[in-house]
Amino acid sequence: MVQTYRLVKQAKMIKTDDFSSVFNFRKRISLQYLAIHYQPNTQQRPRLGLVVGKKTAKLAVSRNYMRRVLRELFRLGQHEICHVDLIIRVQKKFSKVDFIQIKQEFNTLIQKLNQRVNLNAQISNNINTAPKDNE
RNA sequence: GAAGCUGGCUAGACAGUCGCCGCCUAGCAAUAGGGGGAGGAAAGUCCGGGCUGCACAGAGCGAGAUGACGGCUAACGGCCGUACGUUGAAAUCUUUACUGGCGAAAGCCGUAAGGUAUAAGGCGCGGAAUAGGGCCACAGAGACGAGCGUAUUAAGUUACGGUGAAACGCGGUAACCUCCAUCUGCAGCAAGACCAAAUAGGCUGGCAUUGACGUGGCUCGCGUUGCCAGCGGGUAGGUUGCUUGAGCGUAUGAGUAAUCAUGCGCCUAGAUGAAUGACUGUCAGCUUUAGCAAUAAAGCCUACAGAACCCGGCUUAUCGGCCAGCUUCACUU
RNA sequence: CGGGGCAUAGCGCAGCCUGGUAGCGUACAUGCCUGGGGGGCAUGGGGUCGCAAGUUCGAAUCUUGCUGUCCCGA
Repeated sequence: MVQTYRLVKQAKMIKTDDFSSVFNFRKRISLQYLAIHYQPNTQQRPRLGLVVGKKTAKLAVSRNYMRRVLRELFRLGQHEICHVDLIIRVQKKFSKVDFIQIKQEFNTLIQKLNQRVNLNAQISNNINTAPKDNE
C-alpha cells in the first residue's frame, strides 16, 4: 500500500470532550520540552491535539512556530504511531536553534509510546482477538 | 568634501521536494488542473468614522472631550500653512589661559576652558484670572482683604522693608472648581440575522397604560410584563455577517502645502481548538578567524514581530540597505 | 478579539478626589514582664510610591505615553 503523508482533517482533535477524555485517561510521558497524554482510540489512524499555553511563550509568533513544527513532525511520523488520541503539551519554550533536539525528543517519545501500547495490546490479546496491522 | 537634520521606499532573492487554508474549472464521489495566501507596525486599544442592534436616536438635565489663527478631511485630540514661546552645532563669531609652534615685532596657528547670537530642525501652546469661588506649605513683620514697622510729608503723602517661586502688583494657579465657544445618545461582529439535538415551558398578534422591569446616569418618551385569541419557540452545534473599499497604481491639472478633480489600468488573505509551514541547493547579507590585499574557511539563514468586521490617524518595538531634500562651514571655478 | 480594574515597607492595605508631613496591621531586630515556652508592653530599622516625560515654586497625588498583573463577555 502507498503511504501518503497527507494530514487529513479526521486526524485533528477539535472538541473539548475529546481533550478532557484523554486527560481523564491519565496516561502521560514527559521529557524536557514536551509532554504527551494518550488514549487508545477505535479509529484507523492516530489523532493529534496540541496545547501551547500562553505561559510557555508570551509572543504569538513563537507559539505558532512551536505548533507548526510539532504538527509537521506528527505528519511525517504518523505511520509509525499506533492508533491513539495524542495530546502534545509544550512545557518549555523552544525556537529554531533547538530544532534537532526537539526532533530527537519527539522520536524517543513515540518509541516509548509504542512500547507501552503494544504491551497493553498483548495482554488484551489473550482475552479477545486483537486489531492489528501497521507496518 | 565635512558635520547636523528631515522625509520616503524596502523588509533577502531564485529554484526543487513534502504539506496546510480559501477560490475557479472538470467529476456522482475520491480526486485532478489552474490561480491566490500576513504587516509597516498586523501590536497598544489612545482618538475618529463606517457597519449592526437598541424607536430611521427624539426633547431636557447631568456627564465627558477639545481649545492661537486659517485651511484639508467622512470625521478627529489627526495632517498642512502662518504667528508666538522654548530648545537647538563638534561649524562660524568672540573672551581668557599656555615655560605650545612660527616670527625682529605686530600678529598668525594649535590646545584647553568658557560666552553671545543663531541655521536646518525638535518640542510646546491647552480661549478667559475686573463673572464668581477655592488654594499659595516652609521661610518671612506681612501671602492675597489689606494691614504693620522705619524714614518723610500740610495730608495714608512718598520711599524702603534680611525672606520667598511670588510682595501696599488691581500677582500666580483654570493639566483646581468654574465661565465662554464647538462637539458627543449607548453598546459593540462574542454586534446582529438564519437553520436547528438534548432539556424546559414558552412564543406571536390584538386591547388596556395604574404598578413593576428594561432601554444610556436621571426625567419625558418608547418596549415588555397584565387580559383575550392562535401555535410553535431556540441552548450545544452549524451557516451568515466576511471581505470591492472614504481601495490600489499611473498620467494630467488646481493649490505654498495637507489635499482635491478627471482619464486609464488592476482585484490584492479570509482562518474559526484558529491556514500562510518544514527541509535542500545557488547567489547576496552579517559575524568571527587567517591574510597588506584579492580572497578562503566556519557559523547565522536573520530586526521588531503573525491578520480575526473594515478603514483614517496617533503612540510604542525595530537589523540593515537605498533614494531625495534642507542648513552651516571649507575648497575649486 | 473586545470591555474594565489595580501597582505604595518582606506580605496585606490606607493616603490620591481637595498637590507641600508617606502612614496602619503583620513580619524583622533589641530590651522588659514569666522559672521556661506562648503571649503582652516599649523602642528601632526598612519604601527609586511600577517606569518615563509634562503642568506647577513644588507631584505618591494632576495630565500624557509605556510596563507588569488581575477580572468580565460566546
